Amino acid sequence: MQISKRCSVAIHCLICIHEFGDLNKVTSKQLALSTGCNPVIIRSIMSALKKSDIIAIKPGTGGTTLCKNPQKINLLQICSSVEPDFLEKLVGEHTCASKLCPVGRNIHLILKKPYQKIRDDMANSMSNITLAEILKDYQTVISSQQD
Amino acid sequence: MQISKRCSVAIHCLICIHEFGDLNKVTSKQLALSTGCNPVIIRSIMSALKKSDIIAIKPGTGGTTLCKNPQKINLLQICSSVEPDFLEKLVGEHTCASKLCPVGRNIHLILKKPYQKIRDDMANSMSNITLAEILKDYQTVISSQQD
DNA sequence: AAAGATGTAAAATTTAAAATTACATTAAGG
DNA sequence: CCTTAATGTAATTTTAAATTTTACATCTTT
Repeated sequence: MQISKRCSVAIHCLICIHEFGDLNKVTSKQLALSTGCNPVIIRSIMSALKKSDIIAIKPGTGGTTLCKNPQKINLLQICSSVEPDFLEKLVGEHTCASKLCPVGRNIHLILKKPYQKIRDDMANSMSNITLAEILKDYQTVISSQQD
Repeated sequence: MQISKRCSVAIHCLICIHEFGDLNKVTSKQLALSTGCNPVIIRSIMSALKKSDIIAIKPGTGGTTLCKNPQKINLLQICSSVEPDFLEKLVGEHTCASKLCPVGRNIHLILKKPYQKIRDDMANSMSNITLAEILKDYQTVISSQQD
């Protein structure tokens, strides 16, 4: 039923990893400070991104790096990594409709097609936004602030 | 952050009103039974649809009718009626990012463009689904069950 | 083996949605 | 003109979901 904060936090972390990862070791503690959320949340998000082969985490000693070209990373991948069933939850349905009413009996079936269309369009929209674009926008913003 | 059950319930009610409204008076009590949710919720949803000129409610004595051609009613209208800020809430953002980090300081601004694109695409997708299509699907399902 | 990191389960807290309660208002019918 | 059956809406309670916290296991370099 929603795209939670996890997706925004994931993007935030990916920017940090791309920008700072080359020079410094990026840890979950640092990302927790930067994002303002709990290190455990960060680790669960990082763990999900790792499972999707978006980042690599150096075990034991820590540190995180991107393991794909940012042009190959899009918002659909990020969001479905950190929130696997977000497309299912995107549209909420009432589940206690009356079986005695012909509409109530069939409403779930009737909503299936339009709601799937919305999910497909959403997936398509998100897959067209890449991390590369977001990084470019970040760099534009940063350089304008250094004047 | 989500498209709540209210939208699904609204569609359910609109189907009932279209199918049964000509012969019978459709009241919030009946819609509550059919949808399985509380009459007060139904009235708040009906009230929202009325404000958007999607339905007309006969005051005092009750009864509800569509006041537009179903081809002119789409999911965007329905959803934004019953949940005015659903597009804003569609994507969640973390709000406690650190001002000390250049990413944290700017993350809200950076996410603005991609998230607005997602909202616009979503709005477009939903505006292409009309109540007329849904009514047609309903009638197909119903007639197949009468064999 | 010690230090500093990740991995993850489980409980507690917070937040948002939905349901309920209560009561005011409206209009037709007797 | 008063009763009835309906809508309108504010305020509270309940429920459900997301987030945070706590706790502890594991892993790797030094």
